[in-house]
Amino acid sequence: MVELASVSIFQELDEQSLQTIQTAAHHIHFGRHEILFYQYDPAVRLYVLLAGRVRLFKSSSDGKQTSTRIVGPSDILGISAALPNTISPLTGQAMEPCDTLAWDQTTFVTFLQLYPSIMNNILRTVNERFADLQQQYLELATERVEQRIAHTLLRLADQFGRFDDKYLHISLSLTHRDIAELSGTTHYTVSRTLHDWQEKGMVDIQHKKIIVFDPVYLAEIADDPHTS
Amino acid sequence: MVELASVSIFQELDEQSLQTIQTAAHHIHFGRHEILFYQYDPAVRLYVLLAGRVRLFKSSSDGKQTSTRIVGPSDILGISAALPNTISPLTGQAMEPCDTLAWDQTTFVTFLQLYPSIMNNILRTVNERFADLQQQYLELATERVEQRIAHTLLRLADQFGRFDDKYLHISLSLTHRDIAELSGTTHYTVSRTLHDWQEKGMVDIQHKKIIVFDPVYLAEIADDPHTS
DNA sequence: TGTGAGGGTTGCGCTGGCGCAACGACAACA
DNA sequence: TGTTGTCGTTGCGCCAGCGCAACCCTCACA
Repeated sequence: MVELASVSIFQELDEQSLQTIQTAAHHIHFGRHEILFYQYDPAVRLYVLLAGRVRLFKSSSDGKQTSTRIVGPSDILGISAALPNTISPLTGQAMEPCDTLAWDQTTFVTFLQLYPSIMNNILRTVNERFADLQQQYLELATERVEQRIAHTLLRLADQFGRFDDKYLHISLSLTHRDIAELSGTTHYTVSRTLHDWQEKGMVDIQHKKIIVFDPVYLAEIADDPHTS
Repeated sequence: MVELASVSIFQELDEQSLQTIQTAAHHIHFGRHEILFYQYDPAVRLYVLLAGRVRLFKSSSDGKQTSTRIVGPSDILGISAALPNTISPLTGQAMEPCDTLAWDQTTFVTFLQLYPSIMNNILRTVNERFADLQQQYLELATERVEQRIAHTLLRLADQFGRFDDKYLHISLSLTHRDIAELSGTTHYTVSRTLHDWQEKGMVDIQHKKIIVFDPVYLAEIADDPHTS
């Protein structure tokens, strides 16, 4: 389980203050596929994810979806709620059972006034995610599909990867559709691409797990503008 | 010329404080095509644009560019500089001669501590731009080129448009390449698309000006997933 | 006044990747 | 145990849009 002290936005707070903040939080559990907050709904709660994964996505009026980020333990969610009267631009959905700490907006805003360093850290977090999205936007606009899928896997590896028996393991229960939405393509293309890579012995896709045998080659694909 | 009081991040400050902030600023002028800050350089200055337009763009290692936003008078620029030790994720380039007020990071950070409301407003601004980019990302991932170009024009109209002689005028000196980079396509396709629209009497593209005769039809194209 | 660079146009051919359709496998549910 | 929904796979056809090439025009600058 995650300690509040390890959460980025609460850095620099003493034990006492962390205690105060913690006791003001609601513990909320979400089952698989449950929604934490809906795109277009007022952002009224800010969450810290203690356990599980949450998929952030946006859908268009005709039902198409894009996902920009998957959030893991000790990350924060629903940041828009730090500002009064904002609409959540994304939907957050539990990919697995999730435990969260949640604060109502009014509660959280008082903490912001009490501990100004939190505000600083939130801005830093938003700024990082903004920069990440700018990078993804650039990739979507300029790279071929195969490169984008490679970049998606590398990003996931960076966030959720571990080295076990000298190979890079990404323990995430992702459907091809999930990967497609993270890469800006279709699940057909993801299927074909992963199949190719598997034949080349570069990755192995198992249920609930991706094993990358050759991260270096993957990075080469990600940066190679030509057809491989 | 722009008054500091009309700049979004300085709302809620009294005359006295605005005065203090204003006197601490450097006046900096940029000629056409000059660079205010470079992608990958440390973000050390925060700007308020007094006059002119600035194009924000990101380029990839192989020289391709995407532009995510054009900034006009009374907007702020180089927001990352509000946080110490950040790298600018974008390049800012003057599209026309620009007048700015600029603060060094250290100076600005003291103002942030002195007037906490500024921090709040900055977070709000970043959050808005973040949400805008999420929208653009969705469009890039799911819409056809013609729709995206229509959305680009509508966004520009929203930001820089005026109604003159009952038509919507966008007074911006944009090349087709600029529009292409804002829409995630090539200047060839922009040329062909605008030509089509011009034939249908929907828009008129003049030097340094775009006139939209039929914004409603443009909005229809933007939302119509099928070929027109 | 000349010139050179950047911007705009358009015919053309090509192809990356979309998306249908059809199928098989698995898992969750009653 | 059967059934239903979700997931993954793959052959196939198609076309939106890319990008080259060649052309023109305009404007900035010397």
